[in-house]
Amino acid sequence: MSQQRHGSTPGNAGAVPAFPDLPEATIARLPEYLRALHNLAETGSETVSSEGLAAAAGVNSAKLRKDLSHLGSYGTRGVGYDVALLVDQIEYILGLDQRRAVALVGVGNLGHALAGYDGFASRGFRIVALFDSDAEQVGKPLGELTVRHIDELGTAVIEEGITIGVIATPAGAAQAVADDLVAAGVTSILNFAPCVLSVPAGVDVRKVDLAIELQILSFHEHRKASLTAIPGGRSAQPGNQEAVGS
Amino acid sequence: MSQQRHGSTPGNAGAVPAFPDLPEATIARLPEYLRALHNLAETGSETVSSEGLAAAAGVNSAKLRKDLSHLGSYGTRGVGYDVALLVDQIEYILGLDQRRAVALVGVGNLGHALAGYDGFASRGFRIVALFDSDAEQVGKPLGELTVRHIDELGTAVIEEGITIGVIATPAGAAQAVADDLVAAGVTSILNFAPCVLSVPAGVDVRKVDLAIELQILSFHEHRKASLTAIPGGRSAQPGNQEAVGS
DNA sequence: CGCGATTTGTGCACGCCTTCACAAGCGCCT
DNA sequence: AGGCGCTTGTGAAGGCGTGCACAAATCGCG
Repeated sequence: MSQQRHGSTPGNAGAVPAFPDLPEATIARLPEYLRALHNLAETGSETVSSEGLAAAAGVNSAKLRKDLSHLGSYGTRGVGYDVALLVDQIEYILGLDQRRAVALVGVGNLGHALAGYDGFASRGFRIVALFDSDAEQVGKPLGELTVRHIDELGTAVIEEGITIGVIATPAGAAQAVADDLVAAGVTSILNFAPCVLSVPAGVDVRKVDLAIELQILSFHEHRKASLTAIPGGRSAQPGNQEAVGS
Repeated sequence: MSQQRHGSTPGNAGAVPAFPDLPEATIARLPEYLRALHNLAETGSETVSSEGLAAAAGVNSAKLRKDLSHLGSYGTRGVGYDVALLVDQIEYILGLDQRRAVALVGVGNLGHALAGYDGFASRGFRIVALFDSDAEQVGKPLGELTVRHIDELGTAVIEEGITIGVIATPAGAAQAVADDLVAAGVTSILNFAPCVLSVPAGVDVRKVDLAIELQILSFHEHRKASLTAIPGGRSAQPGNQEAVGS
């Protein structure tokens, strides 16, 4: 630790220090820390302890300290972490100081909501282009953008400097869209379609499946109901399945 | 993620179909397997090998076999798994044979999309009630439902048998909504608001934060860019990356 | 100036999950 | 009927992540 001189030069987005290879689990939590830090900053806090930040982010304080230590953290023993400094640090690590350009493909039900979701804009992203394959949608205005045909994706990616693509199409179209995105040079994809995407190495795909989250909750409901099934209740189920054999 | 309590209660009388306490990681993958199995069933496949199903679900075949073995699996050596049987098994485990009733709170931008998302209906859920605290929204029709005021939540939960609540409100309102849901008897919550929810033990919370997913992708983009920091990239960056000092 | 209170950073142990590799089981073909 | 090939189910090993507990470091105060 403390081997890397961080200029922490504000306003300079180009100084590239050694890139710590953070554990995936840590990376997945950094955005949560960042959000909590923004909240703290708004309330005027100058510093925050690991305990306080951990509570705000909903994690264990030891875990938080270890996470922050991985990115060569800037805490002061006996005091805590400097909120503003930590915000800059995490935003830099996450590459959010560039306000990345995002392309959204599929302006159906979900796509509409995503296009209008201000949570993207407020957290480091700009949706700069909307695409659809449906001729009826093409040309329609949506917010400040106009829906373009997916054939224009290649040129748009270059012109707008797009690095991330969001797929909000039906499952059947998702793979083709992914192929188009990859061909256009996009190397990160956020997939809302309920299907598995096949992409070449070097392209990152993250999947968000709304129904899956509900199904996981459903499992826990089912489990909870089966544990409290003694006082006969509504858990009368059609016995379509027998007890597990074995 | 949320606080998790492990049942593993000892004296589970044999009446209830033994509920295998599956690893969380396995549970999270079951919905994916289920989706892949439905696809296979549509193509007319009677059976599928672990290799084939694993490919369709985007996982390792050994992992899939171990997952299925946990639920006392129904495979036949030398042949594979019976698709229809496995679908029934997983749907039962996930509690999807009950078509769970879901309440959606917050019919703003995202809520609208969720209310119209047919992926819920097609995968075991019924959104049976919409709520909002905005008087302007209350009374408006949305699909086949009418937006109700959040005060009616308590009665609706009982009347409709709601077990899962979905929060699609701004972050500022989410905790209050969560409290209302818990007070109404809901024991599972899917939270789309970017904030940490505090709920009593026994209530499961899963969180979906769309911006976080993008931020994780952004990190990988940043990392990739820093590794291929060849001068003359698409963004004119001073490529002064130095080797790690350690 | 030194001491105590406070908080970070981290070594270590434990448990979960993944992956490999292989024995056991099943159907088919001869 | 018997052997052979295919596939499942699982024991074991390794890796990763988590959480505890404590040493190190810093500030404030007498």
